[in-house]
Amino acid sequence: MARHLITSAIPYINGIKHLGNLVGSQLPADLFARYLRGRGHEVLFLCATDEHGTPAELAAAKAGKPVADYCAEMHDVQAKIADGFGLSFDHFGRSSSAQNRKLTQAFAGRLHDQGLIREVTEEQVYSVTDGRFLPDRYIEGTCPNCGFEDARGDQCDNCTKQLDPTDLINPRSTISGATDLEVRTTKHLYLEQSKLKGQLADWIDSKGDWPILTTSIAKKWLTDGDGLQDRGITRDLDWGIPVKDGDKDWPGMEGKVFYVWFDAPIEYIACAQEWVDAGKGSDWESWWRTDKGAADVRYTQFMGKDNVPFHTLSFPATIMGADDNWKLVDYIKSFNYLNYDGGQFSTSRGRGVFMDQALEILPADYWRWWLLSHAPESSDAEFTWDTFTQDVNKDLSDVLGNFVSRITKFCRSKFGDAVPTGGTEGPAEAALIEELTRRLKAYEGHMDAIEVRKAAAELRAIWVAGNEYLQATAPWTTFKTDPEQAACQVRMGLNLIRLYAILSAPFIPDAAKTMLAAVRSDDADWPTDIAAALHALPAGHAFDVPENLFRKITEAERDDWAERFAGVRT
RNA sequence: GGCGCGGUAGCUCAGUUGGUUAGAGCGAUCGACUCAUAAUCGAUAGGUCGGGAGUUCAAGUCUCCCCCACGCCA
Repeated sequence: MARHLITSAIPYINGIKHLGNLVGSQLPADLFARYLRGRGHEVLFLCATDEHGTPAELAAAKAGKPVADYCAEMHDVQAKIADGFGLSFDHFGRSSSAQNRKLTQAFAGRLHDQGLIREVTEEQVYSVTDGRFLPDRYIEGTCPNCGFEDARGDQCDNCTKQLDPTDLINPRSTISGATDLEVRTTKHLYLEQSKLKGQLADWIDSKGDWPILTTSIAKKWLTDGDGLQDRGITRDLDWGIPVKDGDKDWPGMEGKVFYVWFDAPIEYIACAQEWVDAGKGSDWESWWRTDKGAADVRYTQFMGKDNVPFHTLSFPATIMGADDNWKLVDYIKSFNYLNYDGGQFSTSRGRGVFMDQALEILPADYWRWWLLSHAPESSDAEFTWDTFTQDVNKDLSDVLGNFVSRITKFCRSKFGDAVPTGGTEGPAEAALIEELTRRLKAYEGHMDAIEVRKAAAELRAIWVAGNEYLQATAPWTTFKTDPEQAACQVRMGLNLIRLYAILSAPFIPDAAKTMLAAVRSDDADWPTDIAAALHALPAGHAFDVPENLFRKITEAERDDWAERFAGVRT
């Protein structure tokens, strides 16, 4: 038994995520966690909401609520939806937790002690009306380059020229529209990542088994331009973790908070503390401190490609810089984007399917199966209603669901609601066992390597093998001349249901539960021997004929949904 | 403009360190079966492996140039 720490990139608090976000981190992380638990390993699977920063403040203001209340509410909303998708977090924490506040401040203090923090005085745009400094993207004005009137402070959307907020003509605040902007001097802390560049580069170079997407992005940031840049880790905001030097005040930093990207990854650690404080566990340090038991933990992170730089460089720089026995990540699984019907999912324009909507129209397993079997691993992938409907109907309803249906119903009609007795196994059964043994090994190999699509394809082939067996042995024909032999074939088929329940659980946990319940089994141990697993249900063991596992999606539904999710969200 | 990931059968994708007739699933066509959610199983599918040049006895698989899509950065 090994110990596995798994984290999914933590979703930002303002709003409900779409399916592209889901398949890029939380869902494959859950797949991996469920698989490892199924195989008997010790797993700590953590996720949280990322709650600090300007967007949360603005979203709260828009909702007319104090930001802390807004975050608390949205955390519950996201937790409920995550639960709806069967995301099996051991704890779903909050980056605004007391644990994270203390830990983030402690990290800053430690990094300061290690000589990796410097103070930088810089000029930023301040909005008198809003009473706050404005991040670049919250300033708009006329582009000095092309005359476009709604150019943002960081870039002109019309001519794509990169801008500095002070370049804009007639700048205004996008928060209030205020034009009484002025440039003020402010002081911030910078994490001197550049000092760790060599150490980070050596570390990345040692990870030859990481996805090329992960390492290529990391190396690019390490070497691009002047190389890895020092990074500001504080902001002039109200909503965030107050800047402190450990538990001491930080002179000159009064009223400032840590930048959200500094405290968010630290929440991975703090979340383990929250897990303990919530009474779910007893020793978070054995997962995170290499001097306290975490040396033998394998830590795997899941994230979309946009998060890779922070997880390959920024957060490791924090860990390495602290030089205090914190656990570094062992494997980073990153994903490309899932596109929606020829374009991108768009949160702002409500284009595509969002997590809450998805659960409103279909059970979680449908989404889990399709998204995972089409995970954007090697390149961007595409969601279309046509392929979604086709694939789900074929794989889940026809291949798996119908298999369960045909064998249980046939057995009931000929033998009754219990596993039948009699008959002897022959070449067909031996061939089935040989094939499943081979495929199980391949399935495990792909799951161990977190090759999500390949694992899904192998699982599907395992389902197909059951239909092939039934087709080849044809118990409905055998029954006419040799009922005993037909009983043996049916017995095999019923045992396959239990096997499929166990192997499929990481992908489609709800259906797996239904299948296991149908054969009235509570033995969900991962099979080590297929032959033995196919004899787990003895003759005489009662079972139930379940409702159809997966109803089919109709063409009318497909067309209706395609139209409903094409445009502006209501 | 620089960089990154891709561009393989109608669709979605596999293709180890270059080496026999380039693979799978879906769709399509034909056939088998009738237990089952008009489900299943089998067979067939002849794609200049984005384009061009090169290295090699041999390239989808290496080198160079170009084109296209997406993304990151300037």
